[in-house]
Amino acid sequence: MFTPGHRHRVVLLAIPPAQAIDIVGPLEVFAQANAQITARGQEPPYETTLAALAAGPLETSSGVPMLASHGLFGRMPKADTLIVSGGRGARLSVADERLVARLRTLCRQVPRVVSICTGAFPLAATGLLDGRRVATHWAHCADLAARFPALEVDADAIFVSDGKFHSSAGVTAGIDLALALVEQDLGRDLALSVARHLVVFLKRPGGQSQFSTHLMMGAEAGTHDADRFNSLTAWIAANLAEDLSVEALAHRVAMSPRNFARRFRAAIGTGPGDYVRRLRIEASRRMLTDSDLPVGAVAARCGFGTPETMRLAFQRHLRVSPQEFRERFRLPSMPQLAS
DNA sequence: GTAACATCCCGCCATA
DNA sequence: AATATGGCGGGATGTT
Repeated sequence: MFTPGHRHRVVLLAIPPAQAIDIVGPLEVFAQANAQITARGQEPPYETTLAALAAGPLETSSGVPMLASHGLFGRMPKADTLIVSGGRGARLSVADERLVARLRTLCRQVPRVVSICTGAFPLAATGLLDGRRVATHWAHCADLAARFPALEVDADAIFVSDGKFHSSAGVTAGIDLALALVEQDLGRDLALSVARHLVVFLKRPGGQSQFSTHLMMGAEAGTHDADRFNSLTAWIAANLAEDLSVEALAHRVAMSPRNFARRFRAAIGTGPGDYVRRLRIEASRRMLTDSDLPVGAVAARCGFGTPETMRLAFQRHLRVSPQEFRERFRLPSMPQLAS
């Protein structure tokens, strides 16, 4: 349990090969929370450690290896909260007896255990989740339920708490989850403040941000327009195949196109056209790796007029073709789910 | 790769 | 007087 005044030790547990973004995101959230508290003249509440449970690469979303981990089979730092991140490594690790046993021991020692996305897989393998409600990435819900029938997999939930175990669907990286924890520990105001600062951080790297476009929007909650745009951006994300031109969107929220574009940029941080494009790329990226739909179908579903348009968008923003992207990120030796 | 075409989006200014 | 809105022009960017 989080107790004010005491340093709360958070251990972020990666299982390579893992996406570095799932790790950097949460780390930055806790760091920001510390910074905010420190600015008030108090002691920083979190002490964050990154640990890897196995040897292997941590890579960026675009597949570029960032750093190799040597693994931590030996001593593990004491933790108050253990976060198990998801990714390919997490899904593949269920077959690794030694790793699972190690994780089981760790979980028994830690009062709060959290899984991000497919981090639920190795946790489930420990058997500690038997009989508990669990959430995971939507594309892997059925797989999780099939592999571990003793679990009660909640396919709709974004965040599920059962006892000391918490799991998140984590469609958008671990940042959301880290923010949720900070909110739990330190209150909504601080979490929002962290989120707002994070937006600044997220924008700084420039270029194609790998972070959830959705989150950038959510982080702005609290400003006037955010309320107005909240439902709109949610609708956009759910209806990518619709007409999402500035004109159409402006009409939806009963504004003139000019004013809509201006207010949108002020509230969200990027223009509506750019926002929609990013969301489409993000959605198709996920669909390419998580489904078997032909490229043309993915393009159509994500709102690209033609497959060629999607190809160009990928080339411009990700430097690879959709085909290439799929081939590189398709999960090896994991059964694909029919969808 | 190029060309024609469409859309976006920002500065500027009148208007409310 | 100060601020928010809406229309217009056109260069930049994206689409076909």
